[in-house]
Amino acid sequence: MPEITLPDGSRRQFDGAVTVAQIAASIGAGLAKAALAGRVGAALVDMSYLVEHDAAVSIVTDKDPEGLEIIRHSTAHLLANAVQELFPDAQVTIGPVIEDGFYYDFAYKRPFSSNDLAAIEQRMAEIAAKDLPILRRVLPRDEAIRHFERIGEHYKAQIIGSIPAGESISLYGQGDWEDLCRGPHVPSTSKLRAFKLTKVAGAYWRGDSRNEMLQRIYGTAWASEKQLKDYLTRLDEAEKRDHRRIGKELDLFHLQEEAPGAVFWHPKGWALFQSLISYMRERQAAAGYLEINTPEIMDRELWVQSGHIEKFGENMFMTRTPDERTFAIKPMNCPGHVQVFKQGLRSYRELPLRLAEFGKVHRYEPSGALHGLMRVRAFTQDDAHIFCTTDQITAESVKVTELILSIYRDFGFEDVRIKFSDRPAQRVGSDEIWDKSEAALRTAAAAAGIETTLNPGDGAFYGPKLEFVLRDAIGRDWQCGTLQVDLNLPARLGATFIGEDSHKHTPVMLHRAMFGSLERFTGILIEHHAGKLPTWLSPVQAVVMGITERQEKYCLEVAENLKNQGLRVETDLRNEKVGFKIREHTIKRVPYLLVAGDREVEGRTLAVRTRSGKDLGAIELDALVSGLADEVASRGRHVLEDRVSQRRSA
RNA sequence: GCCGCAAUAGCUCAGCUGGUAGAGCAACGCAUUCGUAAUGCGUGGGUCGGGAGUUCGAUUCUCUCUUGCGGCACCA
Repeated sequence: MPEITLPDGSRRQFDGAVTVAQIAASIGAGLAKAALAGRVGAALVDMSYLVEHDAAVSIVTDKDPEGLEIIRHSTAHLLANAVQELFPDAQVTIGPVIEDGFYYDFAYKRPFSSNDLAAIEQRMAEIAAKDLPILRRVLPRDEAIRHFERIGEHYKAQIIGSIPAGESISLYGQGDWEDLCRGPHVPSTSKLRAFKLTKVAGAYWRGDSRNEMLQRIYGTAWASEKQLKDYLTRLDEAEKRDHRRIGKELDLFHLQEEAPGAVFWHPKGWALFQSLISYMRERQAAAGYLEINTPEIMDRELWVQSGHIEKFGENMFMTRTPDERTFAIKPMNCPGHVQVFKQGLRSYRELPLRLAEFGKVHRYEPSGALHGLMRVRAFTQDDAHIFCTTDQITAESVKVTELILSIYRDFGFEDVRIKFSDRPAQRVGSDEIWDKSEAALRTAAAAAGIETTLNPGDGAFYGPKLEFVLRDAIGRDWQCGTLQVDLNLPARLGATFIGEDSHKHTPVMLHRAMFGSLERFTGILIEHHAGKLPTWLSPVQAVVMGITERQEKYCLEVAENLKNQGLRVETDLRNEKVGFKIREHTIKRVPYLLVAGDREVEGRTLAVRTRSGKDLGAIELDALVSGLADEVASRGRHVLEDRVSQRRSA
C-alpha cells in the first residue's frame, strides 16, 4: 500500500505496487503523455519502474533539465541502433551525454563519411517514427559478459568486466536492438523528435592515445524542433565571433605556413596587444612587482637542472650552434628568473621579491593542438615569480588572487571559477614537500576567501596550482591565470638567501600569470566582445571624416588634437560618400565616428555616431576631446555615450 | 602525434564525368563634392598550397609533403 508524495506535497494512496507511468496517469492524461521518466526519492528511474513502498515521486518531462538529458541519452542509443542496422559489424562502445548533445563511439573497420552520417540520421528518424517501446531487462554481471561476447560486442564485455563481480547489469532495448546501459531512458522512440548528427571524428578507446582509435559520431538533441533550430542559430552566432575571422576582418594579425603556431601581428592587432601590456605594467608596478627581461636562448644544461628537459624535452625547440653547444629556446621563464635572483647575496630583507617579465616563450606543441591565437607555439606570458619565505606564502597568495580578480573585472569578466590542482603522477620533489606546498596553497585560498573545485593530479610537475577560469559572453570557459606554490625549483637551481639567523635558506617561489598567454587573452577578448572592444582597447578609437573636401583641414586639426591626448585616431578624407565611410568604419568596429560637415566646421563641433548606430548629435570639440580621453583613462567606467545622453535628459 | 575533411585572385567562394579558370567584394583609373550602413563607368590581377606519378593533355585522377579546419590525445 505505497503512499506517494508528489512535488506539491499532496499524497496519493495506491492499493499495490505501482509504476511511475501509472502514477503519471493518475495525475492527468496530459502529464502521462509528456512524461519521460520519474524521480523516486533522489533516483531517476524509467516510466516502467515499480514503486513498492512509500516514496516521494515526481514526473520528469522535457521541461526538466534531467528530461533533456534523458532524451539525449536515448538519442545516443537511437544512433547506435541505426549504425548497427546499417553497419552490422560495427561494435558499440560508449555513448554519453555532453553539453548540448551526445556522442557515441564505434569500433568499425573504416571511418564514417559525411554521406554515412546522412544515411544514419535518416535511419534514426525511421526508427523513431516506429514508436518502439524501450524496454529494460537485468542480467547478472557474468551472464552479461557472456552475452555480449557471444554477440561479438567485445568492448561492451570489457566495460562490464570492470564493474565489480556480483552486481546486476541493466540492458535497454528497442525492437530487436539492445545495449548495456544504466538508464533511465524515454519510454518509447517516438519521444525523440529533434536531433541532428553534427560531426564525425576519431577518438581513442578509453581516452588513451596508446589505444586504438574509434569512430566517434557527435549529435545534438532537443525537446523540440524550435530548440534545435535555436541551438543551430547559436552555433552560427558563435562562429561569427571567432577571433580568427574577426582578426582577418579587422586586420589584426595573420598566421602563415612558414611559421606554424606563431603570430604575425599587424599594426592594429599590435596596438591592442600593447595596450594589454601597458595596462598590466601599470597594475604590476602598483602591486610591487619589478620588471625584468631574461634571455630567450639558454644552455640546455640549465633545463636539465630544472627538470624541464625530462618532462617536456620532446616539446622544446632546441638549437645547435656552430660551436657545437646545444641551446634551448625557453619554454618558460622560471629558470631565468631564478638566475636573476641568484646574482649576489640575497637577504631576507629583500623578500618578498616579485620579478615580472613579459616573456616570449616557445613550445613545440603537438601539431593537432594548434588553434588560432588560443593555442600557439610562440607566445608571450605575463609571467612573474615571487621569491619569499614560507611565512609569506599566504599573504602573497592572497595578494595575487585579489590582483587577478581585480584585473579580470577591468576587462568585464565577473564570472571566475578557480580550480585547485594537486600533485601529478610525474613530478619532482618528495611527498613531504608536496604535502607542505599543497597545504600552503589551500590555506592561502581559504585566506583569500575563494572557493575552489579540485582538479586531481593536474598540478605542475614542481608544485600545486590554482587555475583561474573565466567565463565569456557566450558562456565558454577559458583558463587564464595561474598561481603555483613551488618548493622544488629554487633548491634544484641553487637559489638561497641569508636569513635573520645569518644562515643560508632556500626561498619559496610562487609562479603566477594573470593573462596567461597574451596571444590567447587577446583572442578571448575578441570573442568575448565579438570584435567590439571597449574604447580603451580598440586599435582605432575614433575616425574623423569629412563630407566633402572642404572639411579636410578641420578634420586633420581635430585628429591632431585627439592624438595629442594619446588617442588612437584615424582620418578618412577619401572622396567617398559619408554613408559609405560610416558603413566601412562601423564594420571595422570603430567605437566613435566623428563627422565634420560645413556646419560642424563653422561651430567647431563634430557630429558623433557610435558603432552601434546611435547618433550623439553635435558635440563641441573640446568636450569631445576630454570626454574621449576620460573614457579611455577610466577604462570604460566613464563612457562618452552615457555622459551625452545624461546631459541631454538633464 | 592520431582519425577525418580541406587548400582556386587580397577576401568570400563557383568551377558536372580530365581539354591551361570565373563571380561578388577589395585594389587601381576617371567622373562625381555628396549629411550618417554600399555613387557610376572603366582597368588590371591567378605557376589552382609544394613535389612526384598516370595521361597526348592534370586545377580536376593517384601518391607524398606542408599548412589549415573539426575532433581525440597533449598543455610546464
